[in-house]
Amino acid sequence: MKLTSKGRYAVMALADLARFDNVNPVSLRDISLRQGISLDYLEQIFSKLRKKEIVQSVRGTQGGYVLNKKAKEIKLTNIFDAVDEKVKTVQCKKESKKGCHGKSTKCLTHNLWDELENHIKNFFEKKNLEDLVKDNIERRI
Amino acid sequence: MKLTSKGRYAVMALADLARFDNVNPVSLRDISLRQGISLDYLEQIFSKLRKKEIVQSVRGTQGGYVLNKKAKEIKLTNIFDAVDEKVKTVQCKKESKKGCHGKSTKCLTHNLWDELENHIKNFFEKKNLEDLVKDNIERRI
DNA sequence: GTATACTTGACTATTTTAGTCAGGTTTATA
DNA sequence: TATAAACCTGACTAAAATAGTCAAGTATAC
Ligand code: FES
Ligand code: FES
Repeated sequence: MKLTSKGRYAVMALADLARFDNVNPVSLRDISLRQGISLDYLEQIFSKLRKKEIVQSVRGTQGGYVLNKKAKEIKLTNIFDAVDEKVKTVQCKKESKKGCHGKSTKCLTHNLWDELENHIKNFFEKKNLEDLVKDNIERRI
Repeated sequence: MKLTSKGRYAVMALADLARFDNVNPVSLRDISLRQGISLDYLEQIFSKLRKKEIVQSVRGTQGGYVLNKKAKEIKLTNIFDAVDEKVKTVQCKKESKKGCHGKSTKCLTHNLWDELENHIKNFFEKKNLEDLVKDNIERRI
């Protein structure tokens, strides 16, 4: 089980944005340089973040992106949802009554994976962007 | 972030083994049929489980596998370790002082991912095979 | 001696990931 | 108004990981 770059970069970029967000928008170019993430890839990611109203864009020279909500109101859950970073532990469709390989009952481990999924999602639900910025200020990174 | 089949099947197969484990060894063929997992794939998995002394093999006719410890003593952590199902959230090498892309400091999100990793590993550390069997007996699956 | 079942290693199709690339459009500012 | 900075979009692709398959054994109960 591992975190993909898409989710990791989305959070990393937003952490950067939240830190430098004051009056002026932050350009993807700056984020790209500071965080070492490909500009083209960032554009894909921010396109999704904008569609889900996590950031706002400002076009033209001196343009860039601004947070659309307060950092405290942006949970990791929201970020991951926006970029389609899924947490998938069960193999079956959860809503369906069928089990793993189309079997008629849920498999021996179904409940276990479901618990695991909740456990992980719980973490994402509790953390928000502000936590992240604070943590970095405290440690002076 | 998702669980791979290797880890999922390993736990599934061991749950099956733990349930039917009494005096006689359980053959992979039986597990394969009951759980709908390819026999060849199970063999790969059990080879690793055996090397890590989670199961014991009995060769020949009426052979199969037996748990090498009590179900209660087999934690999910042990199972995942055995089959190399890794939990990888950070991108950098944790021990190294370098950050994500070989940078000299850890990135803005490093601590966050590290917390997440601990959160997940904590779950695996708390669950053992006996929990799983009990859960299934209670629900009569 | 033969069928059952473990043992091992190599091989491969498919899918996912992590981007790149090309071609736009918008707008501040000189 | 020209120009460059920066957003915007969709298509494409190399590389890696995954989820197996396949082949050729060896051991042992009966
Ligand atoms: S994971 Fe849901 S039935 Fe197996
Ligand atoms: S995840 Fe460790 S430095 Fe970025």
